[in-house]
Amino acid sequence: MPLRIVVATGSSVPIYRQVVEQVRLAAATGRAKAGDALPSVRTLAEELVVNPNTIAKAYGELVREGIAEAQPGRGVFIAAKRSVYSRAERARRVEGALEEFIHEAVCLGMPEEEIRALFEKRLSRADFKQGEDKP
Amino acid sequence: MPLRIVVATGSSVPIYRQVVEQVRLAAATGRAKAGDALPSVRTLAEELVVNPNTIAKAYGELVREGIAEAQPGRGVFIAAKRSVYSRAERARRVEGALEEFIHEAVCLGMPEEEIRALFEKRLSRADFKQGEDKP
DNA sequence: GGTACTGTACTATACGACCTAGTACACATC
DNA sequence: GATGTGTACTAGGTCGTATAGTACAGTACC
Repeated sequence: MPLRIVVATGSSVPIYRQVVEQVRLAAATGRAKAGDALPSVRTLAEELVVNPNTIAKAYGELVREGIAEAQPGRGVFIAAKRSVYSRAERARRVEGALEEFIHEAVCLGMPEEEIRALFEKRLSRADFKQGEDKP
Repeated sequence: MPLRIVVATGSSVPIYRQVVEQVRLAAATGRAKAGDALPSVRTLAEELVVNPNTIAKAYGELVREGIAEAQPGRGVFIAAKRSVYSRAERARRVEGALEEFIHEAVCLGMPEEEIRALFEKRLSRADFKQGEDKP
């Protein structure tokens, strides 16, 4: 099974972005291992009832980010050396989302302890290692 | 001084959204108190060198969210009874941003302890009560 | 070589969100 | 009445997203 990808066409987030995020998550959690092949541009496009260009755009972004590697004529594969961001680089990329979260919570008048509780609750549900198909 | 609002025209986030966020934050931190008048649509538009419709859209959203109240012919004012969301309602609105943050962190392979450290560090910098003009 | 697949590049078109421009109306204040 | 207020409407521009179609180079297999 070459990695199941699904998208919500009605969502406000672009289709190509959804594809990028899913592959990124699969690669990060280990559900997709280095060397695994992604569905071909045309195959996935047909499966999702979406234009091949949209998938090509998503794959292009994955290659640009270092998550995947394209081998022209063969296909696109999960990159070998898992984009090793430094601690600082990783923190920099995550900080935007963190800022957004804290800002939203503070704006709504959520007390500090409640923010912490919500955070801890969600963190305990996160899977950091191997991903399973049926959570 | 009727609440200073600034926007970055070059930003990717829409102008009207920036206005909404700034008023929302000012109201939440107490920098703008209940009954305080917002700049008039035309005044703020001229000040920011922006179309009045853009400001009207932002104010409309603030009224819809309950942060402000419009008095036709008089102006727009910070709402009296600070949109008192229930705990559940508040949590529901914040969860999206939290989800995004955790997802981003996990995707980049950030270990649990580092996520927690980053979160605690940022939380300690958040001001939950009175806001000052020069932080 | 021939066929079938792969990724990639390009143009053209359509749609929606955002923003601008201009006008108009109802209301409040003086 | 004059002025300032919020609101509503139409029209147009820009930009990102997605579609449609075509074309080309590389790889794999018979």
